[in-house]
Amino acid sequence: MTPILPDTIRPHDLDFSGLLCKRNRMRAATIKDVAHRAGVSTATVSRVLNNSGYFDPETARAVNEAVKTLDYRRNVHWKRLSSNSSETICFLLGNRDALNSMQVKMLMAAERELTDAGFDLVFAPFRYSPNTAPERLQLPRLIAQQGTVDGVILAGLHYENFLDALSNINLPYVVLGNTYIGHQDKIKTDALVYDDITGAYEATKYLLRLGHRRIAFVGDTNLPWFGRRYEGYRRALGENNIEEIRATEDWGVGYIEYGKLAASELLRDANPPTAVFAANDEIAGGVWKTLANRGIRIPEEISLMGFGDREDFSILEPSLTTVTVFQEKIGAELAGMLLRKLQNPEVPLDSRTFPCQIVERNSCAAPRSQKKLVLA
Amino acid sequence: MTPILPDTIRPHDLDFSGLLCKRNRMRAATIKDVAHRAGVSTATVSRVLNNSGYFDPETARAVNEAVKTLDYRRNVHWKRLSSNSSETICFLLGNRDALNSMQVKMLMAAERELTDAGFDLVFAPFRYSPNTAPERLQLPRLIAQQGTVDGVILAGLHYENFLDALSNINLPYVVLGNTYIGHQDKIKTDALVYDDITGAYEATKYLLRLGHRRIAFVGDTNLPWFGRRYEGYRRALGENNIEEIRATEDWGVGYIEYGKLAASELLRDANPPTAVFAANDEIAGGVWKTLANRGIRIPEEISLMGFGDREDFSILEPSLTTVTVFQEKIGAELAGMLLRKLQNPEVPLDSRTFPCQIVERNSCAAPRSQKKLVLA
DNA sequence: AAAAAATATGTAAATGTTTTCACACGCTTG
DNA sequence: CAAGCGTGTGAAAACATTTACATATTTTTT
Repeated sequence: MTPILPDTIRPHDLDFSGLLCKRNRMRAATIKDVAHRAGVSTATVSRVLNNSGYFDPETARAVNEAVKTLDYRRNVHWKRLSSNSSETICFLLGNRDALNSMQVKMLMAAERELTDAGFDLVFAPFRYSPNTAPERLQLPRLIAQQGTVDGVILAGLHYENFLDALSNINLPYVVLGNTYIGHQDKIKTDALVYDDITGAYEATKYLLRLGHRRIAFVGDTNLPWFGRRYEGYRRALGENNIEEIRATEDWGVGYIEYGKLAASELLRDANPPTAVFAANDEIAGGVWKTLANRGIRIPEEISLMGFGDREDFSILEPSLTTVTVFQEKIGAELAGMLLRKLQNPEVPLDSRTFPCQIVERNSCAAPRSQKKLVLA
Repeated sequence: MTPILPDTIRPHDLDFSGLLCKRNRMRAATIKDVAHRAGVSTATVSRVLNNSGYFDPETARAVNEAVKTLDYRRNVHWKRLSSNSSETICFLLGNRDALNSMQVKMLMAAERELTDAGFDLVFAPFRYSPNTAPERLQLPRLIAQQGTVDGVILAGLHYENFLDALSNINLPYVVLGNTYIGHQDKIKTDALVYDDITGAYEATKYLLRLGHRRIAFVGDTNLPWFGRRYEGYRRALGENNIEEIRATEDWGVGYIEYGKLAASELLRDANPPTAVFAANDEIAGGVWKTLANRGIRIPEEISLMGFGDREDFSILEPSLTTVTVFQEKIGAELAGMLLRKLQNPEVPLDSRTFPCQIVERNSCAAPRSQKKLVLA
């Protein structure tokens, strides 16, 4: 018995198994193939598949049979065309060359959430440099091209430069607000932030509780996200009338180098700090390097606290005590917010704050010979 | 003056501003509108927009002018439907929860390459566990669904389980072959490998050249990719008639923990090795932790060599000497191979080998009191 | 000067699905 | 028995875009 085939198929369009091919490549079954196999017209197949209009139950049976044997699946592009959605979300990264383990965690969590909801995740980094004129900034092609994505998650640095453009082309988006705070009033959109002020406050209190009085903050506070952590640090010190310790603000170098330089400077002091609170884990890593080079033991001689809980820094020995921002939760929640927004565009602006939490590991301990303070 | 409009437009298709509408709703400009306005055919517009085939620069000017005034943006889904391609490549990750900095580098490099060629990059992790029955393994929806992606890059672990499925649905793919070697003969596809046998051989020779005679290899050689590095290690030792040193093979733990346990075992020896060659950087990190805990100085007391050049391990102090596999080049080349394959499906199978290179940093030095060997 | 190649453009087919329209058949209603 | 209605079906249009092919013009080569 020869299989039923469309007229347009010629012998060389068939492969050994009788399935349709084209130029020797297997072709996916189309509605036409199904129609032929079921001995009906494409219109009827469409009616059966969409359960619209009239059709004989017996015909439906034949159609479904054909669908099954041919493994027919509706063409994705047609589906997207008729539903006017691409079922795709873009994760916009802050910079082409950077994707650290924190972003990776958010990305993976978001991916899971989106996949479960039937969406795909594309990602696009953009190039940004501070001396690019605003009008020359370009949205990634993928986003600028209408219809390619249904929404955007922004979780990197400098995305504020793209917010207007996104609004202009009317693309729903959600942002991780932390890299943008200080201009928070300008964010007229759904944003998620983690409360790093309180996180830094708690971290500093933790060091105070261990008995430290000379706690240095390392990080350029001109960066808003570090400025906030500095604020928490300062509040904790202020409540206990303890003087702050800072190194030079801005060296114009990367985080790790920054930490190295700052640590060197702090160690030049006749009375160096007994604990260092780094504005992020990368800076903590730099501090670490300098301490290791000088043979200063952590935490026996100096305690070190990071911020961010970047998984890749778990390699340090002893392991780094830090503050986690729950990257997975953030990633999943960003995706969730966007999905809700897509489902119901009229929903009011949504802005939520996630707590941070100290992760006690082994880089912090009581200072050697210093009695504990009575804390406020 | 009335604007030039397609013939098929009737009065009620126009809105107040003379723009086209339909059922009282504003209609977006189509390629036909542009063609009419520019006084050319839709084919020409398409050619100009896609920069394909021949066209007069003057015509192009007119078309672009029309595009601008009509604010025409082409419908992505129609384009994809017509050209029967999604302009999208999938980067298939080895596991839902893992995306290490090596993969990130390849991913970013591939992204750049693909974006430049007009493709988008989606990524999909799959869940894999050794006790999943082969017939229950599922391709990510994104890939299984016809037409969603044009090709796949496989660069993680365990992808061999998906190769048949990809062939069945006739989706072009390229693989990073290193995680699959041992079954290399089974790969009937375009594969790229980095030559880690030679890389490991060179790394071991480097340690020998420094004067080490007691060099331990740490890593489970049952894993094919470690087995190859072991092979290189052994060849270098064999050429110089030096005995190998191994720790227990399989602890059934993660890489870092593995490194820690192996180092502890090696240190129990009355005559411990003067150098350790770890099968990858993560294992090296574990070894590091144990050495650091015991207060053993690197490289003064023990030299440590990694493999892979994972950027996140640059945080170790002193920095880790390792073997780089040129992740960016690999990522870009994987993308390039796939693009070439898409352009010309008939091109013969392409399998190329990339060299590795030692990255001299600070974790290796001459052993303390041992005279240099004369090497073969 | 003829032939060949390169350039520029239009026509029409193809893409996969839904939808509109027309038509047939059989049944009910006046 | 004619008109009308409900049911089932197919042909063809419609959608926006690309692309294969044809044709016309210009330029280059012989």
